[in-house]
Amino acid sequence: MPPRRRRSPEQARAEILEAAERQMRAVGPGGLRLQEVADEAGLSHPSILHYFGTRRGLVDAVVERGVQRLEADLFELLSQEEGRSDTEGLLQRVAGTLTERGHARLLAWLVLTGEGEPLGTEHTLQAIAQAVHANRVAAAAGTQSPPTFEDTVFVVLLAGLTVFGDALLGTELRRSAGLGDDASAGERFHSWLAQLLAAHSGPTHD
Amino acid sequence: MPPRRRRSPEQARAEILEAAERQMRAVGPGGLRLQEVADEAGLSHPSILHYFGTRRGLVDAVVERGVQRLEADLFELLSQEEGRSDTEGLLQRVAGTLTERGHARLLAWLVLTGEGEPLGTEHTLQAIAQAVHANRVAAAAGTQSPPTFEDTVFVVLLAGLTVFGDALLGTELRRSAGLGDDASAGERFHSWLAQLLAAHSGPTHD
DNA sequence: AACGCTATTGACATTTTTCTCAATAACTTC
DNA sequence: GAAGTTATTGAGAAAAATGTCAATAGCGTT
Repeated sequence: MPPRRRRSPEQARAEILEAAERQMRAVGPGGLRLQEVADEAGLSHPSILHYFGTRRGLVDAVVERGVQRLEADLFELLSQEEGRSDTEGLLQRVAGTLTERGHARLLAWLVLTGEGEPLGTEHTLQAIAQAVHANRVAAAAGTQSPPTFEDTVFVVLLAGLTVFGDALLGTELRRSAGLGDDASAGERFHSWLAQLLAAHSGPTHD
Repeated sequence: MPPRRRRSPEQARAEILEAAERQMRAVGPGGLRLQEVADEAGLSHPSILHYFGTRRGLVDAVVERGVQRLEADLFELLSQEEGRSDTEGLLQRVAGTLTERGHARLLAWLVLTGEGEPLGTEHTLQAIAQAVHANRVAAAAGTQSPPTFEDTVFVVLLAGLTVFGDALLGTELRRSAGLGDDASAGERFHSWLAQLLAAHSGPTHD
């Protein structure tokens, strides 16, 4: 065993959370093992209990931080988008963060296990929908009848579902569809979807 | 304790599988507990081990049966659809079975846990895409340039992702979007999506 | 360089869950 | 209704995981 390392409490908490989150993305809240987290964080499991009281406490902390990160990442992406209307790029980027930062998996675990009831995600989508709607109405100014708000909500919902589902089992589905694990297939799909949405927003609709 | 019931081996296997599948939909492969399954099936846990050898054996059996059922249900729905082109109804029905029969949750568990590697789902989507493509080409006969096969694959992919994602976290997302847990919102969304797809298939496209 | 504070841990108790096995009791057959 | 077959189970071993605690050892301070 390597010599002890003595960290500041904050540092220790942070390192433990980091390791725990990796672990949790892989095996879920139910599969989390103190010993494994301890090994990965490079300390002993009683230390974890020292900082988080109980296994459950650790799980809760990871979940809370995860949800916060998800929201932060989302808002950052969306605010960078402000104004320009690069749907394709946006989809690509959202899909990217959802996969790479593990948000999709974490969310899926939470939903499946019924963990994270409050989920913080209270009215996140509503806020997003409102922002998008403002854009769409502005874009349609004068030229045609503006879309209804429900239409916008549905667009956002569709994008959300697709991006989430894609992050979760896009690879599997694409393979099952005979597209191999061709990474570019994912991108082409996103382009296609962006065009579909653009076409929907473009021409007048009832 | 109620008096013992002596079933035929087949019957016993079936009842255990049934209980185990319910359990697994709720808590996933990792959360499955022999004792709980035993209680729900109305027998003692050594009986389960007697029939499936090991906990792992039980999980495998449940997964295998689950995947088979999913495919069977899908093929039945699709073959009933044969010919008519009621996209909206089809989406509604697929979404329905995926939710009610628990396929979506099971699939999600499998993907998350990395269980069911082979997944049986080898080329299911490809087969579906081919069927759908035949329909679309036929429908477009003469009137305009037929869609490419990749376009059809993408349509199927989109429908699949949406329906899956919706079954999994539709309720949550809709609530987060401010639609309440209004059940009819789900139906309106499916109508909307069906129209979107119809509009895509309808007008000529590049 | 000794001291004090406290992060850290080894060792152990407890709890939970899977697995074994010999004994029991339904149901069938003769 | 006695005997045989085998599904079923109680009791308990073994393994795995969480939680407790007194002792240890980094690191800043004097």
